[in-house]
Amino acid sequence: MKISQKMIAELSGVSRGTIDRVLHGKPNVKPETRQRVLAAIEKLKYSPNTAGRALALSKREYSICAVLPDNPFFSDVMKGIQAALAELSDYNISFSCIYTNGKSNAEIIRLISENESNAFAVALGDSDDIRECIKAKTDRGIPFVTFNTDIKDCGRICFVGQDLYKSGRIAASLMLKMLRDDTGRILIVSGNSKYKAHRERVSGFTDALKASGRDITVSEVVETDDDKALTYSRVMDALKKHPDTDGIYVASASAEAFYSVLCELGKRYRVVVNDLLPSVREGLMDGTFDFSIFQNPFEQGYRPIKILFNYLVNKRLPETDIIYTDNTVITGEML
Amino acid sequence: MKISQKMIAELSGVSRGTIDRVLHGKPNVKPETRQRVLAAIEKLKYSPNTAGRALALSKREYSICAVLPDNPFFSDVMKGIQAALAELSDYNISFSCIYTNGKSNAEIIRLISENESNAFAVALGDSDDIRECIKAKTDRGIPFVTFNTDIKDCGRICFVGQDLYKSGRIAASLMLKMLRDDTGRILIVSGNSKYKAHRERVSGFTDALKASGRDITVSEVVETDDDKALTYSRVMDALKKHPDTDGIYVASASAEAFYSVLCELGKRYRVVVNDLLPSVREGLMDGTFDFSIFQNPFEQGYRPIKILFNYLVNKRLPETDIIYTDNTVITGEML
DNA sequence: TTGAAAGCGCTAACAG
DNA sequence: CTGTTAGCGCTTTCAA
Repeated sequence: MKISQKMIAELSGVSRGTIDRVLHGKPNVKPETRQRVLAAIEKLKYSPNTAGRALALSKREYSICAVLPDNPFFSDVMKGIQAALAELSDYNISFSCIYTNGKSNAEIIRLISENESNAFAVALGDSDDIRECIKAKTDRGIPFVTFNTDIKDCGRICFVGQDLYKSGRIAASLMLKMLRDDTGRILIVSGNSKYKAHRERVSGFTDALKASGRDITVSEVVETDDDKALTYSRVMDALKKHPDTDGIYVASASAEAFYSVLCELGKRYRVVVNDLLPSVREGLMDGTFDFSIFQNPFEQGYRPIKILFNYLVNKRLPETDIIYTDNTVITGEML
Repeated sequence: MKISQKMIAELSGVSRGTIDRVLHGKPNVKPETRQRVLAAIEKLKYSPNTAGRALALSKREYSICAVLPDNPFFSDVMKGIQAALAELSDYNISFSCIYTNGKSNAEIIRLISENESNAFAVALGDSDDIRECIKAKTDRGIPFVTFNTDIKDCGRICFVGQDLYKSGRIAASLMLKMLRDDTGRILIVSGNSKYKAHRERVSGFTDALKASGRDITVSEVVETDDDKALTYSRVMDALKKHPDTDGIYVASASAEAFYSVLCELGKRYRVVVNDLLPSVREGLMDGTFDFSIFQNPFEQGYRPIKILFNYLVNKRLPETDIIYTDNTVITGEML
């Protein structure tokens, strides 16, 4: 038999109103009766009925705002957000969204500042003006969750995203398994080393290569600025300059442009890329790419909403302030 | 504003009782009013409030029974079952469990037959006596979900488990990526080819090898009966008989015993195994094993409970009658 | 064939 | 400081 508040009320000889006060740490209850109630809760192993609670709270109004780019990767993130909101449909939550594409930081900051939402989930670069903007809100008790990219010292309750260094290490381990000989030359294609994200992947990768103790070295780190034309020209050049290249690690999200380069060249390399955008999928299936490391964009949307909800409604913080999403390995056979 | 039954009642000019009758296809409602109500539902885009429903149904009693072995793999499955039950804690569901270890089919059949539960999730071998036992219940409208291993023609509402053939293909693709030369000799370690599960993995593997068009062949399929001593002796023999072995695919769950063989030999092979039991974890981390293909036991427990619940409470069948759990690739770097 | 009303567990507003 | 009560959306029983 499930234990209800009514039962603890009876056992401890008080009314259900008082039980509620004790359960939620509300004021106006004599320490002595509080103890008595807590004892009863303990004894009967009470746990709340979420349906009853949801129903009673269904007239409260909450609002959550998500700040993120609008692109194919984040559209999967958005699916996670929508799924979380759908699960919470019994609650009166209004959702708004700020798309950052083509907006200056100043503009984004204005939009966030003006937005009156009770909670925010944001995927933004870590810069001082953004940090200040967020701090202004978190200082007033408005919860923020950063996702995909973390922002330091802004008062966020947690970060949800990929362990980038680890994803680089995994990429290296895959490469090492594919290079059977004890030697090998590798090209790394990165976005831009001024982004911490790309640097972390690259250093995870190179660290793991070194740790293997084998004669497998990186001949060059090509930076593409995640731009199609630049990817094309610079990768072409690098492959000509290093005809002994065995494997290529694409640490950035620019696998799209990279795919067409490899198709054109026709030559086969051992290739590890990231994510699962359409051309990556294609490349995995036709064998141009060997592995992709998937960072689960769905979870990156789903979790922050659930965390913010729990904070708003149950005043509960997540267990850790950094939540890493799975690094999954994808091969063509899996698609 | 969320739409409630009260609102459709007002719009269509009937009472909320009638709305409920229409929503659940209950009898005793004039076709004409039914139409009117349906129109209102459509127009206002009503969707039910699950909390309200859960509360109203919380006095109903349901019972679910799980039939499965008690071993390390299935203890992860059990975690999924418990997680699903925890999510449904607002409902009055009692759960019972039949462990199959060391029980004869006859005994298992007796226990299932005697069990009065409203719904069953079962992981059992596909045999005629079991099939008949299940049919006797499904014929009376009691829902069954098979998980991990399917049972044909027993009237189950669906199966939740791994796509074994696909897992074999994935294993082959990993092996092919590791064997850089165009040639290679492979040993397959299977449990017992009389089990469809093992056969399917092996044929997925060999089919994918052949499809590659490369000179990579299987020198022998060793059967271990998933027995420690047999695994040891037969694998040892096979490796001596085929000193040119490059890679080993362990299609069965007997990676535990297999691990100690490889440790003792000291020689390194390219190795693909299954699941993530303790010694597999160890083997992946120390480099004895390259990849493991993980079949997500948690989901294999979680999903069946959710499906049975949905059937019992919402009369809803799953979208498909076969639900494959993820085939995930694990490397040592990921642990 | 339909309406009215009670009650599921919980919260919140009000009364004492 | 504590008790009482209404009401959240839904199902179900009883009445009409």
